[in-house]
Amino acid sequence: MKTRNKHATLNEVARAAGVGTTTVSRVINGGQRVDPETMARVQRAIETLGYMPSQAARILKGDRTRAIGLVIPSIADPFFSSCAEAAQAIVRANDSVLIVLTTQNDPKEELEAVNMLMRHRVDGLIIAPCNAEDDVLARMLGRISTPVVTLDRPIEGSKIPSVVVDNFAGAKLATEHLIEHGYRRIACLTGEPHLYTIQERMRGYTGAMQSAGLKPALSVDVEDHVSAEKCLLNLMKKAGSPQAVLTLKNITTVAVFETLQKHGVKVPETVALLGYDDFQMAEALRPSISVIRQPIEEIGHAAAELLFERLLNQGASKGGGSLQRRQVVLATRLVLRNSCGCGRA
Amino acid sequence: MKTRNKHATLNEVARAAGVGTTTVSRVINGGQRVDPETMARVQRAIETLGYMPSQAARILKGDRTRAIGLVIPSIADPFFSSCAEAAQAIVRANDSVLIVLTTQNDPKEELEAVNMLMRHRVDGLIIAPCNAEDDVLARMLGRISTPVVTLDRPIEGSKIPSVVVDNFAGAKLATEHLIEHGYRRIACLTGEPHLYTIQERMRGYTGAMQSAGLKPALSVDVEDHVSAEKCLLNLMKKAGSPQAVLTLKNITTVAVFETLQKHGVKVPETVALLGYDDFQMAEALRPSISVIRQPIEEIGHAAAELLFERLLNQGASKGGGSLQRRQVVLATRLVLRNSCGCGRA
DNA sequence: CTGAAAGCGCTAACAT
DNA sequence: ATGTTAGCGCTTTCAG
Repeated sequence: MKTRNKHATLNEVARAAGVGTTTVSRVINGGQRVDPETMARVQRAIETLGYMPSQAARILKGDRTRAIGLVIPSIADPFFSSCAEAAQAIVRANDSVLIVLTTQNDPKEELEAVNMLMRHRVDGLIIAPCNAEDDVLARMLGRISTPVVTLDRPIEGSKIPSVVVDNFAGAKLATEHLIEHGYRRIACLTGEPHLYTIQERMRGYTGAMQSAGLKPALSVDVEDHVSAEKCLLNLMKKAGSPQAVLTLKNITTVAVFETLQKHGVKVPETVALLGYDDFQMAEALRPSISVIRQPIEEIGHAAAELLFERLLNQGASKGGGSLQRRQVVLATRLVLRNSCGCGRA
Repeated sequence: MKTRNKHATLNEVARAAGVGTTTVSRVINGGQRVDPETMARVQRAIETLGYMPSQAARILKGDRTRAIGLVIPSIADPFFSSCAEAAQAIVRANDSVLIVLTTQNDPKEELEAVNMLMRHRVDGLIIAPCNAEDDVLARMLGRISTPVVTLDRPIEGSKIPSVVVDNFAGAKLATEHLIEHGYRRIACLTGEPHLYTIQERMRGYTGAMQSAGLKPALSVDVEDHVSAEKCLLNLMKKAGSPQAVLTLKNITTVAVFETLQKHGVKVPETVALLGYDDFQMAEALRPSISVIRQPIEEIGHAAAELLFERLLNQGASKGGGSLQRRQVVLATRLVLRNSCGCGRA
């Protein structure tokens, strides 16, 4: 048996090297004030025993956990996985690890996730709340001393710093662009209307329509191919069938596009299409799909940066407690391709 | 100041409830052998103080970490993010958390990631090794007592259990299908030829070609639009320009398809296309892209299950030590759409 | 049913 | 330059 069943301890290393524990501790923490020779001996012992300091013991001693919690609806979702990737990079750069927990947009899971993370005493928390009005969550986050930053969605009525995208402006911009194309009957399709981001986008759409004296036409349950087909068929049947469709989330965009294709509806000639959120193939499709693009990586990046900023400041301005309620709002960009009617010059 | 700066401790709860620490410990661990009344009092104290047991202290006492490490090249990659999602579900079901570390396929980062996770004393490790022949990693993993399972890629010459896909068979199947279509000049394009999975696929392609008496034509540096364009232009210029292209990874597939479209090459009439690995838009593109589909979720799922199986068995068959060198190989599926020439009946 | 006390691995005074 | 020692918060015998 070569592999030890139990981990080697600092104490064992000390004995093996014939020194005291302090010396070993010094060595593994940079080796200040240690005789080079002693240091070498200790390092040999460490090597031999395969010693690795126990994070748990350090934590218990009051050190930071060097772990950051990330709570998101799903890792498989490209939006959140990109956020996670960006956040992870920052976390690693700060010599910490990322613990990722997913909620499937279930507030209960979310609460549990936060709980679990608190038990692990993560140094900080990045969370994309399921529900902007979740009082239970807000109260729980208010109680803890761990720095928290929300991602993509704020928690209303709380002073928790957040990094969000200007969903309202994005959808407004999209709608206005469609209007400029001359379309009058512009339908808006989406799913998950209970989400904060979607609501903001719906407001943006509705606002832009009303400002232009047009009548909004919103369908909020288009979540897949089946519902897209049903909704579209329904829409096209009527007299005032839409000249353009604005979709507020990725899956909806794709579902609508595929349905349109399947039924031989010409895009953008018969019906123009503009989607919220860019996706990998938007460029490759024929016609290519015009979209509102969010600065996804930047969201994760900014959230993590903001968190560490707070982590460090917290240590510094101990007494001050100047609640720096930062609210980062990132802008979206209209990416014009063909599906909206552009580029047919 | 309402929020405590320091976390409440079990001791504080005990004092607040007027009981001993043992009793509090019993309460938070299920409350066996505790007077209901005492229990209620303790719980009230816990509530009031917002007490949460410190995982670190528990670990130090010898408990499991309830953390599993996942080391993958990237979270943003749809393949790995789906694996991660599936793994996460299993991990959560086992009352643990997932710590995700990414390597960007850099062996150095990888080593560091494993190191970090060991310091955190994760109960188990799931890793998609950058390099199948990395001796340093193999040795390091051999040294530690923590159960490890590899994902998508094995570590050669080690007895570490792994969950992989039958890449060879998949690529072989794909090539054979193309051959059945009657294509004789079939080119194979890919990137990252140093990766185990890609190598297996290349073997599958080459094998199938040779078995059919055809001459393999492999390009191993097609990684983006630029390289795809260059490669394709080069290929088409020649006399024996390919009738079909097999792409061995997602990005290559997309790049090749877009390039083909851009240059007005008819797919599949002029050049047929078959890709390894399915992707969201493959169905929606015109023509829709035929692909080899991997059971992605299952990989993550199986890896996590395998890991916990070992974790539990390890506890049980302490003395036995029957090294159950399990090697799970998952099958791929050929998804026929239009780009290969199918469906034009 | 309950409490006192030991000790998990480590760091940080405080000696020497 | 190096060793001694007291805990960090928790679980767990072992006695009541």
